[in-house]
Amino acid sequence: MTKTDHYHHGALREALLDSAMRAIESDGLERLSLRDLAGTIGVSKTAPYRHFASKRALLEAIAAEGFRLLAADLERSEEPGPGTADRLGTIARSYINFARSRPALYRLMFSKLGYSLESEACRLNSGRAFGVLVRAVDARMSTGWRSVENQEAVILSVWALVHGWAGLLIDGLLPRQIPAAEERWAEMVQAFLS
Amino acid sequence: MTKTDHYHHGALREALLDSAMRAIESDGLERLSLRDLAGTIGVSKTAPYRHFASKRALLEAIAAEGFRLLAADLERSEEPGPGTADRLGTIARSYINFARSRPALYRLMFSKLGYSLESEACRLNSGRAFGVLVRAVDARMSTGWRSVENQEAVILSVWALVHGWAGLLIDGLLPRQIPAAEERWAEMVQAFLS
DNA sequence: ACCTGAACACCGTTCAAGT
DNA sequence: ACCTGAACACCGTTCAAGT
Repeated sequence: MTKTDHYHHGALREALLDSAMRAIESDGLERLSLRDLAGTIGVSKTAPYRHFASKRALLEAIAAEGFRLLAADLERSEEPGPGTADRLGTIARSYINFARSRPALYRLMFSKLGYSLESEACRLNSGRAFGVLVRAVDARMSTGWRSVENQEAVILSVWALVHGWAGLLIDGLLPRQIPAAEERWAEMVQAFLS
Repeated sequence: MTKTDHYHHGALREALLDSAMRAIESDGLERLSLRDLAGTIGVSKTAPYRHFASKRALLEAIAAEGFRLLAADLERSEEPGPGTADRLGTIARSYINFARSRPALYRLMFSKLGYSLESEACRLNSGRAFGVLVRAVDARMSTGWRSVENQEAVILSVWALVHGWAGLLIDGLLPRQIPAAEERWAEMVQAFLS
């Protein structure tokens, strides 16, 4: 019995996570079927239950991976470099770019099926992402941007702003009255954050 | 054969819309079952198909109704009254309150299953809602708030802001690092919009 | 330790048939 | 004109059994 044996897949857990992530991104979360997934991988319909207690548990693991990726992206745009002058703007663009590059994953991460709140990995990594945002807002406010007593309001509102822009963009909600909004989002966010 | 006859329900279409809306709000969209709905109303599992071509068509009708309600709420807070001084703030609060009072409906309206884009009723009523926002931003900018050449950026960013706040609130995403954020959202939005 | 097959209780949807 | 019942092709999940 070898590692490539069909009976013992060997890395079924990883294969499931990988295939599920791909399937969600290409067909949407609501079309995801555990049985289908198993079939595609070449394993029985019930094999996934040896690695995940339920479909929901699989989705929680995927959400956790999403927050890890987001945190990594944001921390990367925090590093010193040519963009240091407008760090908040850079981070805002990173955030929205993440959502645009993985819209279905982003929706899953922030959909109140409660995926996020359950797992410790989600909490940890969303905390990391939030930390990047807090530092950027702090830095910007220390240069005199907005009134200091509103610090918490500014932090949450900046987050709401990028989260909202992400939603409008990935759900195709930009009104046609404003032409080319989808191409101009970066400058528009920038203008509003100035 | 009377109107209360079970065989001919009489107002099945309305009963379906009504029950579905209630079911979505109390159990979540992903739990909604057409068969269950029919059973609750007291009609056969396939009766809904005499009034809606598919589950999706039912959801589109509900989304349209949601946009009608939202537009009505926003237009009401546009009327002259004691709150005229800060009309943009009033409208922002109305918007977020709508989302908070009907979270599942709000999610459905703005979920990229494409419900919104299909129907003419959705387009019309989301246009009405957007119009209220545009007028409020216009009025505010005419008092010197922000630079005029960024008008479109301001309109879309204000929408993103309220849409984002709505999402953070109804999906329970407010970080615990900032205490009582759920109770203080109105003043925080206000502070950021000043 | 990991996977399968049959079985259970569900789905959305179609269609011929009923009233 | 409106509704039903049987049927089809799916689901997630459980569990005894296999290797």
